[in-house]
Amino acid sequence: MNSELLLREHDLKVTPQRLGILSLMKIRGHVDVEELFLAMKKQFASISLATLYKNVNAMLEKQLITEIKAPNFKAKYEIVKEPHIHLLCKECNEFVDLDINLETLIDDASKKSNYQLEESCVVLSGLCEKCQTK
Amino acid sequence: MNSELLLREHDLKVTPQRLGILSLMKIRGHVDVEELFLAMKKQFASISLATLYKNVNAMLEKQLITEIKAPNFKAKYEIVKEPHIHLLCKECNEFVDLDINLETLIDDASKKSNYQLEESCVVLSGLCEKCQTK
DNA sequence: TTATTAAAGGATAATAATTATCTTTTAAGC
DNA sequence: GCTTAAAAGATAATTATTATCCTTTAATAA
Repeated sequence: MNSELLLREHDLKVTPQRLGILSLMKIRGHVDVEELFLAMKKQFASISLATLYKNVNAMLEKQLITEIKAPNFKAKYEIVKEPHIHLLCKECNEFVDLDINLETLIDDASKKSNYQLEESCVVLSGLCEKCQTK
Repeated sequence: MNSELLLREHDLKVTPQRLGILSLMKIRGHVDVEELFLAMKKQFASISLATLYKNVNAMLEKQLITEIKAPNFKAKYEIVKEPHIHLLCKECNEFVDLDINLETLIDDASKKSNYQLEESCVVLSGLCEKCQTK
């Protein structure tokens, strides 16, 4: 989906900086604030870290993006999609998404616990295919 | 399991501070460093925050405890057990464990992705039974 | 278009969380 | 009881994040 529309639908003003952030997230998938800062500086020489934090927080509040936190890693952000699994390779430090449907798991958990569950943060970590053979 | 043995088995020196930390984790389940600090000060008036951070890190390295990170929360720690689900209530901010076996999920994820998976951090959040009716 | 205005951006200070450093104390093995 | 390496405690340093304040800009309506 077009980033401009995405912003408008979430009641966020369209700015070049925000379009840049979304574009990076679309290309890279999972990004942290520092990565974002370094990449954004190439397009917006004078961008401030504060702007990135403010925008990330605004997009989180409007549920346009989600935060993924995992042991030993800085918070990562990605554009919202269906509940899914994040795979993390401890060797190359890459995050990727795995599209296994988590509905069943969430439903089971909900029934067993009587919780009304809304969000998931599922990170499985280990070694990716490449790093296993090193 | 007895905390003294637990420490020895993980090649960690037995100290009163460490026994205190484990005791608190056993009683409370999920704790963060600040909680730990406040609670420990009652037993060890002069305990230093640095001691807590150092011990938590040492126990993490030796895999005696694990770290649970979730959006909007400070890192929580608990004694290692089988892979399981953490439920988080956004209203009362309580973490609890749910014993649903995650083996199948992890195996599926492993097969689909060819990752060699070792660790899981699974947090589902929403409203607990009590907080739904408020 | 242009004028208006609330919101966003940028610079930087302040705060919070965590790690590093150094000295003193203590657990573990002889 | 000694000895010694590791742990504790105090505190400085670092890192991550938020707050503040002033300037600039996107959205809207004349």
